[in-house]
Amino acid sequence: MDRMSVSTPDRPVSNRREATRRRLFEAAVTLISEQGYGATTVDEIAERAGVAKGTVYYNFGGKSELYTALMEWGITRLADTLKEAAPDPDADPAEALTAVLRAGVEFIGAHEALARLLMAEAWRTNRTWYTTVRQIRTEAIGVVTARLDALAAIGRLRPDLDTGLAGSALFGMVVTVALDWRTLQPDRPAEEVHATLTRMVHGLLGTSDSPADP
Amino acid sequence: MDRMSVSTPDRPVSNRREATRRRLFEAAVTLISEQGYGATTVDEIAERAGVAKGTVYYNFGGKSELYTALMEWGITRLADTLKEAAPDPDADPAEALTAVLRAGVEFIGAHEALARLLMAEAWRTNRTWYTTVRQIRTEAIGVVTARLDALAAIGRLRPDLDTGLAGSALFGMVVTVALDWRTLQPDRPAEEVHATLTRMVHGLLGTSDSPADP
Amino acid sequence: MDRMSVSTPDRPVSNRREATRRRLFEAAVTLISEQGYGATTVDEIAERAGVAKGTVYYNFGGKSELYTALMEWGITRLADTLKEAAPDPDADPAEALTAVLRAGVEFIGAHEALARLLMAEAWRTNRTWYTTVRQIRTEAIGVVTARLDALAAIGRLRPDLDTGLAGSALFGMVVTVALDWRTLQPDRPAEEVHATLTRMVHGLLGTSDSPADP
Amino acid sequence: MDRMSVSTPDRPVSNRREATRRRLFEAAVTLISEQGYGATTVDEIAERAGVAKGTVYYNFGGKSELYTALMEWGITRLADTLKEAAPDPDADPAEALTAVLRAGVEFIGAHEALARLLMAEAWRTNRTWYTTVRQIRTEAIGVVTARLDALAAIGRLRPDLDTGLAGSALFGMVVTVALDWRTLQPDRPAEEVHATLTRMVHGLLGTSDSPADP
DNA sequence: TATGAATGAGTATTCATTCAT
DNA sequence: AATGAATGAATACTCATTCAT
Repeated sequence: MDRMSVSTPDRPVSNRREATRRRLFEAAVTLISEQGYGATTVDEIAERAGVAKGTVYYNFGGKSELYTALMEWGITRLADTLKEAAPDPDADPAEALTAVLRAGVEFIGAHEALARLLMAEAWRTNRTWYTTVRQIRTEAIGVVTARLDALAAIGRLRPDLDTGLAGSALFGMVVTVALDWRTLQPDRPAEEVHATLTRMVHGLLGTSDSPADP
Repeated sequence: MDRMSVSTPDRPVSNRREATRRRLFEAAVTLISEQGYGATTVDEIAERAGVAKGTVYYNFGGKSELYTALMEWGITRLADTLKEAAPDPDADPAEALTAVLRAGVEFIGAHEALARLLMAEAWRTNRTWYTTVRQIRTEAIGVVTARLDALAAIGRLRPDLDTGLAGSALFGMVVTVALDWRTLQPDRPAEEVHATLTRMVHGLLGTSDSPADP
Repeated sequence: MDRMSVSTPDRPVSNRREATRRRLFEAAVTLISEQGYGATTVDEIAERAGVAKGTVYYNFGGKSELYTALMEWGITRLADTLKEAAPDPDADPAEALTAVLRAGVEFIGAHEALARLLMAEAWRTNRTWYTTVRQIRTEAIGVVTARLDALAAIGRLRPDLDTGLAGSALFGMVVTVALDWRTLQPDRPAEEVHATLTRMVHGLLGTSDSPADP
Repeated sequence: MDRMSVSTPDRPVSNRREATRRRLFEAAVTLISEQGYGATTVDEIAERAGVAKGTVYYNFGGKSELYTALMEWGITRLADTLKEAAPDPDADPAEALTAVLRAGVEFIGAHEALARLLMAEAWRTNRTWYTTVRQIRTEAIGVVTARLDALAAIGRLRPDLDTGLAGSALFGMVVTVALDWRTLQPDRPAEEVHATLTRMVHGLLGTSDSPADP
């Protein structure tokens, strides 16, 4: 009769709730990345999470709130990953840029569904959460652009390059290659993907000595 | 059984019908690229096309078939554009690559809605029309990869570069930069966008003499 | 250019029209008997008849008018069949009854689809053409009842039998057995079906010596 | 995976749900028997049952599934009624047959709408639920045929009678007479209807002295 | 905390009918 | 006499949301 007896009795209640929320996040991110937001129903999410439909509303208030919370949860992870990528401000800017790209590839490998979902939203302009998505993109591209500016400052970049556009270009390059990798050749090691990107980027650097990586 | 023998033989799909289909394509591509497939109603599409709702069903059979047909119609345009970009097989491969990238940028400028729509679909794996989208990407990336292979054949490319991944990277670069341009700085001339891309690409080419474009 | 050249040139036009109408009847009776009126579309009927949809409207004015015309066409055939069954008023009434039953079985064998269609309509009370169907039933049952009355008049029928109800009973018996025959054992000869009915009916005759219920 | 273990185990379909389903059955059987399946809308059914339209879909999945479930629900009632009609295997077979016919007449009197609906479906061969209908008929006719076989076994039936066809004939006789009674003379007592059927059937019994066809 | 039966506004779809050719 | 593209009212169906338990 007492359904509590099913969960561990001495854990505080909030942990149970937190676990439910996490299961819903995981169910939602997978389904939405595959099918899209509109084509994914609350029923499906609840079923995949192993809870009743009402639980979604009890925990998040609604489908779109769940989605927003999901993306904010994703931002946090992405931001953490990128910050860890180049923690040392005194490091060589070229290596810092390489490290950021590596972090991007690894993030997509680890959070593939989240990445697909964000990319699918990235090109629509009329959606409720457009602002949120734009913000994520801007932050991510900003990290790349900052590295390019640092390189430009020390003359290691072609002076005629628009670092804003170039940052956007590198971002698109990383995301596209990484997701194609996950889709078409998921067994290939991440290192090969990262190496290709590094080689392409090094072509951009201070051309004289550039064919860098040994 | 064959009542064709009674009507005018071999009559192609009527002009009226073809015109109706085109109007529906044009209405659908704009609405769906802005709002997404799920958030766009058949009523909206029909109204924008200036036809009755039933006409969508008469001509395509359903919403999803309309969408599939729309994307196939889009392929034709994109493929034609890219193929026309470098028709001369004897041209300098570096210039041919540049021309393809320019064509890509210009296509996205001219068919922005179609491009957004294709990119939004590009990352989902579970949709009915996934195969169609994949096919488009493969064809488009194939044109780029072919140019890279031509460059590699004459030693104008880093020999350690995986041209498959690199083609995917260039594709993502072009699309991302071009759509960011349309979204954030639509008044900027296409030429500046294209110049940035060219500079980045030239970094990749035969490193010794590369800082090419004057 | 002149589509007339397809039909026989020296036949009057009305023959062509008559042929079209007959083809539509045949298409409609088959489809509706299998699927029902509501589940059969004008498109299906036209396609099966090998004409364009507009032709149905040109010839009949609408779906329900086609159906009404179809049933009237059916009545004519049924009435003709039953009238021919016992043309001689001086014949033995028992043989006359047997002949009517045989005619019923043979009619259903020859116009199976029409019979199914009429039976399916027979039990609904709220339909547009209920009156028409009722009229057919009444006429058919009337023929049977008349034979029973003739038998009663010469003392060949149990005097306590309500010939109205008994006519209805024989009608239902013939139709049910005949349609089950067509559905389940279509290769069985009509004669066996008719023999069974005759045997059952003969049990009813010759009142004096039959073991009546107390 | 198994979230049943969380809720009360083995809980049968909730009473509320069961009540809702029954109300929908009762609403549907009346409307469809009068108007036909195609002419009856889900809106009408829901309104008459006093529930929202969505409830039909929540409980049955669709209009046609509701209809199939309705007919299966009907089978149970008819089969139960006929089986209860002659429960004593030692009873006189003639009386057992009479009892079955009486039960049939009474069933139709009590569940007139259901009977009309089943008869209207009985002759179509192409419908989704054709199998279901066929099964009902087979079961019902089987009860009658079993009684005829019992009579044949003790020599109380004409030996030249095909009991399969005869069972079908009796079934059609009962249904036709009973529905004509409800349609045309609903105030007449059921007993008169039953008496007529009994008289007709008794004509079939006691082979020795009945005037067989030459 | 969680559930799942019920809801109803919103949408996709069907199809008899019209009409210009 | 016939055609078939187009129509739009009618209808089946979906699914986010509510709420009593």
